[in-house]
Amino acid sequence: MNIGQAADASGVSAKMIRYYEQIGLIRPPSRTGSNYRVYGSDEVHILRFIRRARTLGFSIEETGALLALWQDKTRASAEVRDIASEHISALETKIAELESMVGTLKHLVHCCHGDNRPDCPILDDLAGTTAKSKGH
Amino acid sequence: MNIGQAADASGVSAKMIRYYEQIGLIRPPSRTGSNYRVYGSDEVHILRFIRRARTLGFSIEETGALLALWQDKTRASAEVRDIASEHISALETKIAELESMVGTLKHLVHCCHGDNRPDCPILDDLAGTTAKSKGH
DNA sequence: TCTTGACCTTACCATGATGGGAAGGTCTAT
DNA sequence: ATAGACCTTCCCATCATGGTAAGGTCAAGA
Repeated sequence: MNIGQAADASGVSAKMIRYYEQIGLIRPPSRTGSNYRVYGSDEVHILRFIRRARTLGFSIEETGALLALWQDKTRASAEVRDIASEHISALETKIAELESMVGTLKHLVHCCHGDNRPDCPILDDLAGTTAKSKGH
Repeated sequence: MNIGQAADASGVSAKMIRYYEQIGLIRPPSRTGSNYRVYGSDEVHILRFIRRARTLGFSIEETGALLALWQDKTRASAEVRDIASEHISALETKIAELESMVGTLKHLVHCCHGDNRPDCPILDDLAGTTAKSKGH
């Protein structure tokens, strides 16, 4: 299987497959006489694993750790759960930050009359000319 | 005022002030005879505006647009509200994505016994060996 | 006055994950 | 034999920020 076919089969772009190889996330595959990379179903399986982990928001580093655990027959599932739990916490922190931004912005938009008057509470807030626009 | 003092006064690092100047977000300030950048309260005010917009998750490009509107005395507040509203939508989309990830991960962690057994539903899901782990 | 340390300048490199493109080699079907 | 679809490596760009190095400047104290 060539890299393009492996890309189609795994959902990981050829570009990224080469990149994952370059950074050591996956092992260099064997090559044909004309230097083409050759992949088998094992490699495709690994690439699918990586894609799924990335889709769930794991960083490449975390993905590498999960991959190592996946391939380690003696691993304890507790390790995996720890990685996942920490990742959940990080995601929830990020969500809370975004929700805080949205809350502030919604408040500002709500206060904005949105017509042709040049007066604008949103800009006033950004400029810091209003006294505590939150908590009115 | 030197760049370090402007940084302290605005909360924007000296590094970023130079960067904002370089990309044209802010105007090059005047210089002393020894080529030091000189800032006044107007510039600090602008930098604070930028910092606040960045804190609210506006990209530098959006921040530039808001800045232009802020400095345009004839602007309509509706334009500002449109930028903010679009930004809220983008943030909410991002939040939904993250929440979806968290939901899946929580389910997986919940299914994981987390002991020393090598069997692990989280890895099984990543590997795609389980039939639809979601919606059990 | 000289020195020291804290500041300033520019220029380059790095991040993380991905895409784009160029220049050149290879394979397959016509 | 040739066209076109693939492959190879190498370099560049993103976005916002931090770091570092080499060199110039300024203020305060000995």
